Amino acid sequence: MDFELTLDPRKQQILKAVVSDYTETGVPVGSVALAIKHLGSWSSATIRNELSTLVEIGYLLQPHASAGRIPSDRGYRYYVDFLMEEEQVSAAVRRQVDPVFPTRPAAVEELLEAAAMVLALVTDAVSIVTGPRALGARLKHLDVVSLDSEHALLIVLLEGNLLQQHVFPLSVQTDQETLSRISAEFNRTLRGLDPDAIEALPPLPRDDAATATLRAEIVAHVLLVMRSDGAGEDTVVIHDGVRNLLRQPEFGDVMRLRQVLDIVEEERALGQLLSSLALGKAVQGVHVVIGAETEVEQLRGCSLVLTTYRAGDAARGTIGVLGPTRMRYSQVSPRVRYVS
Amino acid sequence: MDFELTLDPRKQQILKAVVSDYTETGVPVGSVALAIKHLGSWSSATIRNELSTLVEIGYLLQPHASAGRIPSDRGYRYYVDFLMEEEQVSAAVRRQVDPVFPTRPAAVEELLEAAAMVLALVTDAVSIVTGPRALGARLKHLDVVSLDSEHALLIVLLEGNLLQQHVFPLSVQTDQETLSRISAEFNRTLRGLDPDAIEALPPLPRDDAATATLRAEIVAHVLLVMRSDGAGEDTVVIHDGVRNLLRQPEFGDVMRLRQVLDIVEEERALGQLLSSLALGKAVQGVHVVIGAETEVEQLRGCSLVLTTYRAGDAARGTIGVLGPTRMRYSQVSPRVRYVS
DNA sequence: AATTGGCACTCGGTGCTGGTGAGTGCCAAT
DNA sequence: ATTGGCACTCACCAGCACCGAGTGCCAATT
Repeated sequence: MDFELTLDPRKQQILKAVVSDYTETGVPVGSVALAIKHLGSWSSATIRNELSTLVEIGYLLQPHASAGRIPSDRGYRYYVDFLMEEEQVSAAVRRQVDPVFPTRPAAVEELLEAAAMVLALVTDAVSIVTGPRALGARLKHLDVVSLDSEHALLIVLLEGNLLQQHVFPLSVQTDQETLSRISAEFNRTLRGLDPDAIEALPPLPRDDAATATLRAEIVAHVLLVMRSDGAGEDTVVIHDGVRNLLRQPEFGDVMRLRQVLDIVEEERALGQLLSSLALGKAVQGVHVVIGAETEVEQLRGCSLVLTTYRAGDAARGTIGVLGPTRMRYSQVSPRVRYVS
Repeated sequence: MDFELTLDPRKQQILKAVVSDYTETGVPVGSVALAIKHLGSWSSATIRNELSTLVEIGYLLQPHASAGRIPSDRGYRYYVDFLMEEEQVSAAVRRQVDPVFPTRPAAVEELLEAAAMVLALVTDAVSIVTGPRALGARLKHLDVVSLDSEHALLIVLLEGNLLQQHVFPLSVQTDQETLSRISAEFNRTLRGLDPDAIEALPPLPRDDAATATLRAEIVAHVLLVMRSDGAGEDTVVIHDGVRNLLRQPEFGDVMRLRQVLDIVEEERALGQLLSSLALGKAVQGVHVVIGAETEVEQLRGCSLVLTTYRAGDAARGTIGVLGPTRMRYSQVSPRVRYVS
């Protein structure tokens, strides 16, 4: 295990060839195949020598003593960092993706669902989309509807057309008239403010006691909605395309698949995992997490290709795919970026 | 193939024993096992005779010439219709289910998601929940928010706290003030009306032309929202618990699983399937659809246990589970009912 | 006439064996 | 430093015998 970070050009070429061959076929790749298909300029014996040093320094693995080589996590890492050439997103793919997103966005929820669907379609992996976290987003509109004498429904529309609903108890009996009046007023005074600004506003002095309480309660819940959204707890996590995994031979074994599904369907864990991975890194660009780098035991052998998307000014969420480590990174990455 | 509908008591008892043994073990059940475990009063030879007549008349199947018997679709049908004794929902299960549903319902969406989650948990199968179809539900509240000079967001709250959002184009330039005024007015005049009643209302005469157009457009979209919801097209379909299927030996073969997942993840098809199945039958009660009865080729070997739930007065949706035909119907049915 | 014990037969599952071929490691020649 | 050659390794596969659970049938019993 030698930790030199730079490989000589021939090793690079060989590594690249191994990765691309293996991702295509899923079968450990041998020296002769390499010599014929990719690297005519050297003989299989030369390549064999290089391969064995690549194994020694940890970029390749040998499933068993007399088999071909497959890339190790480190090999993949080197590949995506230095060797990969991203493919163009083909016109055919664009034609699949574009019509899903109408020019005028409708409900954010549906949009995310559609995004998950189409992303799964074009990447042949499991797509994962987390709801936008509207940390510090500004208020666009609010509305309070009386449900019964003790509860009301608070409807909050944030920047980026993020619609939130929240049922809360009223300590003061009141009627719809009053609630409508108050919310109309709030709509005038609070529009375009972010939570901090709302909190900083001085209370209006001229109210009677009951109305003042109401106001305070409503504002409190507005703030709650605007902020809790970013807490990561109840962020929506949508996934789609599990069936795609079934096409991959590495999930021919049902146990492997179960481990992965346990993660994917455990929304809470998944959400936390994603945010920790996505936020830990640079904000911009597509981010590839390979195999054990997820630090989740069950995801060994899987990789994530993630990026963030923006909805409006402050709202952003994570979108990406989960697939076998043997993934067409050169194709998946740009497609993820395109959809986002 | 003899179509007598009534079996003599001993055949009933044997069929019942076969079903319950097979659902437990997943292995074709043989005459000796039956004699020992369930039916001490007859010898294995007697049971063998009965078994072979049960095969003849189509209630049982024999995977191969010298194997045990498994129930056929017809056998399962007879079992759930006449033989099954539903088990009590155990206290342990209640303790899992109850806390998921707060006494005061919050957002319907979240509620459904929670229901799907817990149903998958307690039935060990894939749960499927379709959004409520609020056909003819009454209007509770509406709100129109200006997005830009040409589009507005319509927020509609229906009976049962069903919140709908809908972006639509405005043909007349206007401002938030006007929209708010109009929606406030609509809230007074339209509250509690169902779509037919709204349509029947005479237009208010005293408007200027621009406002009249606005009003008409808004009402049109309100009606659209209130009705499109029932169209079945874009009904939400939530599913959870795919991983449960992986525990079942019948899905050890990945191909089988793929066929099923193709159905489950194809939300549109699934929604239509469910509604056609659920609505075709009596409105009340739990409804079991066995194997080929679904008339969907890919679902051979699977069964559905479905029922409808109510949210508010007019809104109802479908909730149920999809599992292998070899399912614990006696346990699943009451649990589905309980959750609903 | 229904039930039962006995017995030969069937057939999927398991484990062993030997053959095959892709692929390696190493060495001597270039 | 590269290459051709060659012996060796090892997963994969087909063939085979064996085992045992389970059946079908028949003759004996109730």
